[in-house]
Amino acid sequence: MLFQVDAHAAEPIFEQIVFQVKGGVAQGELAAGDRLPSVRDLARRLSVNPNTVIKAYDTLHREGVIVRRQGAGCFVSDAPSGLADAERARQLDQLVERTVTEAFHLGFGAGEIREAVDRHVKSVRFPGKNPGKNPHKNPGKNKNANKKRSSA
Amino acid sequence: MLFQVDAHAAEPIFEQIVFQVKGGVAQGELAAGDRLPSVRDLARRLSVNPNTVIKAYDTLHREGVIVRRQGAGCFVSDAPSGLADAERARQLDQLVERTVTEAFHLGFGAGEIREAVDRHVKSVRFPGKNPGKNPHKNPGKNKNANKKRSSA
DNA sequence: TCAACTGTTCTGTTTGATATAGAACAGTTA
DNA sequence: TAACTGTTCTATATCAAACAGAACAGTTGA
Repeated sequence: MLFQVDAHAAEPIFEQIVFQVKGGVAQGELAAGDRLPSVRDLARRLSVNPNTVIKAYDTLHREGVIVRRQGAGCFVSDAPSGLADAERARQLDQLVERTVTEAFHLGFGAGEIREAVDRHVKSVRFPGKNPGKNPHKNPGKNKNANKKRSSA
Repeated sequence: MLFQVDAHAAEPIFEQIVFQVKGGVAQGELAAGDRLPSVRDLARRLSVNPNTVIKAYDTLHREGVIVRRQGAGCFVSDAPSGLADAERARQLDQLVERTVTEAFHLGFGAGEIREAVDRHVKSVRFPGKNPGKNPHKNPGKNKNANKKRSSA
């Protein structure tokens, strides 16, 4: 998986990393058990301080997206959210309210908003759905994802 | 309209104000031409520095949500976004990608995401749609919104 | 006209988050 | 055991957010 960050963007670097990992998992580019680049490796590749990568991985770990094994590396988790249902519902509501409100002020109508959501929902690899029809993840490409030290 | 902010929230105070105004407009609680509270009044009510309110109003003005008339006040604008179509599309895409990805990691499926979007889309007062069926905005409540100095 | 409101624009200061640099310690793997 | 992993410190620089206070300028209505 290819990482890239923009040091001049409004979004903090560590959050850019967090979202790229989340996006990779959602798109099926990263699967449960896959190993992330090591802290030092990713920091070198992005020309960024290792502490910044650590902060990103901390966030991903806190949200249950990855698990960390000292000495071994960080791996994509397969466990679900872990939050209480009420909290999950609250967060979804807040996310969607935000997006719909902003879309409204961008001048989009109900139909256009629903279309955009549909488009993105279809690109996501939900668990137990559409096995093997995702454009990413060349079959066999990840055969040694847990063996080698690092991958793209 | 009722404003409230949380000084301890992760979101900056000025952004909370911005979103509440945007939400008010989207929900039909604020209509084009309505006057916002004055900078000093809102600052006093929220126990917040006037400069913070100014920053919020600056943002709303920059995004075309309000217009400002020195000595008179700030008013809800009726002009559309003003951004180029390509930029509007780009921003919508980014918003929706973000929300769908986060919803995925919260453990929600395609159906639940679409439902949440539907629910919020229906609560929004799109221009030229559903005249007068919105639960907010008691008819006649705003009869002097442009005459009095300040309102809730 | 004038008082009382409005927005606008300064100059500061404090605080916290972001990101950097560098070092050291601890577990894993081949 | 060597070379990698994650982990945990300290310290520093920079910037955004929010605060405090003052002053200037336009609008409104009595």
